[in-house]
Amino acid sequence: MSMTSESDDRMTSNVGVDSPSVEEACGGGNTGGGLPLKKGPWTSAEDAILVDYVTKHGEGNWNAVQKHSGLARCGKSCRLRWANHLRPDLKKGAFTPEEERRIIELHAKMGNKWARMAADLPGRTDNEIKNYWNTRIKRRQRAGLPVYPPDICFQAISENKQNEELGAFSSTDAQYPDFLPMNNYEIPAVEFKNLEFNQQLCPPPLLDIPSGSLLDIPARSLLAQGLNSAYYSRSFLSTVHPTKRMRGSESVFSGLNDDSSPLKNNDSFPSCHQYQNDGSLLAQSLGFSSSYYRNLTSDHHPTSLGVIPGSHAHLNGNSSSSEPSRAKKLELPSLQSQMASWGLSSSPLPSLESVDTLIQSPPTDQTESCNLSPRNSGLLDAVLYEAQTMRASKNNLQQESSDDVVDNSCPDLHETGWETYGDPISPLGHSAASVFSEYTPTSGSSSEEPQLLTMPGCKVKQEKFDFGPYDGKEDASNPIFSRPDYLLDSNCFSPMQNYVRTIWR
DNA sequence: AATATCTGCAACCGCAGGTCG
DNA sequence: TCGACCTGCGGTTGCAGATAT
Repeated sequence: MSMTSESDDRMTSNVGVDSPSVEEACGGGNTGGGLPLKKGPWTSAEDAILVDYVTKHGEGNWNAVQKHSGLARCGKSCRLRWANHLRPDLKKGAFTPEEERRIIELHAKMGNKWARMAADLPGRTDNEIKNYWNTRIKRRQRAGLPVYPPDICFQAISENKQNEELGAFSSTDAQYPDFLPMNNYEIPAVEFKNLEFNQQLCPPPLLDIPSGSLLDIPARSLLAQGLNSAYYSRSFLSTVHPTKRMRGSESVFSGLNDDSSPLKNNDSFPSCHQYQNDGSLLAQSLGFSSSYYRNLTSDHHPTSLGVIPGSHAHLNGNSSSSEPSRAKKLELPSLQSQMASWGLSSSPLPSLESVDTLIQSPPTDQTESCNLSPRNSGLLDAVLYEAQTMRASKNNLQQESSDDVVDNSCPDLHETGWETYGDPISPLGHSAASVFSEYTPTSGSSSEEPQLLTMPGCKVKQEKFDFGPYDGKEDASNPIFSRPDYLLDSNCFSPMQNYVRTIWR
């Protein structure tokens, strides 16, 4: 859409003149000496004036532009117009595939730092990138697709693995040192700025959250958190009773776990703990979503379609995504406050599990008796935990931790895991079956058509995993990514990554 | 063909941080 | 130190074109 090519007359007639609010928005009441400031689309004549002025005087001092050139535009508007449309070094046209991929990579690392991303994409503006991303997010959310391609998740994992091994910041950190102070315990505020749980990461039946989402959290930050062995050895590999660790959160999530908290109402969330056992949710933690998963859970738990009391929607107390940004910033979501409070305190960093547990599952008898392992969180931390466990599998650590955990060293995870966790009644069980069976190379899921999988006690509709980046053309039906051991085990990482790259492209 | 809905983009808005007097 | 001003950033909105009904 090129406004400048439109009729100037029409534009002029359509565009309202400035108002006091505009003056305020445009930098402190700069009215241009009484000249009413214009709003709305720019005309080609205005563009010409602006280009001419900037050519002669250079960029900057934008209010002077309005003063000296006679443009009835506030300096802010001039700057925006110049930066986004008139700059000679701007690259026009659609993003190239390379640029698109770069954007995704950058977003995985930075989050919504559009200006930073623009600096890394010559000729592109932050606005352009932002629009692109938002459009892409919407599109993929509608399609129930993950936002981050798996290989980018792997990339982030890989970088953090390197961090872990080298004990130093990755090159990425060096590249963006100011906003990636990612050490073992420090969580950049930006990472959780928009920490809202989204259907991509949490089962929609459990959480009804407005847009703006965990998707905005850079994948890298999620991943980075969990990849520190020291952290895991301290807080995950320990067999702290979940309820005890829960209490650690209670102090912060005050009111959430008190006796009146609906979170304790187990009846509201049947089999919730099983979500945490479910590989599909693990996959979702990495953005590997399954629309089938959602459908299933929706079908099976119609009563939980609303907002969970105590879920982030409530924690936040800021359910409207259109709330003024200031309110968002001043009134941190509880989770964010939690994150901030963790900081470098001497206490072990509460895991995402805590968050997840709070949101997804009330402490139940079953969870108390069985879920001694963070794997049960079902979120990224669980993936990472399992990876750590895999590394330590030679020592059989995981078996010591709990009788209820999946033996990840078992090469037949899709069977063992299924039998162990696949509650034939639980939608999670179904989901897990779907995931694991799809993983099975011999599952015969090559067909484009959804398949019915007969599992012990249940019938599972097999749905294709679509990791297609933008057009959904790729055949990425193999949910191998959901396997934490494959995600993180260094022995299989590279071929896995190659595989993912292959199917993603 | 008319209307409704969706989509993408340009521009606006409010805020924060920096600079300067 | 304080306030005014400037600049930049990220979120949001409004509109025109595209697509669906």
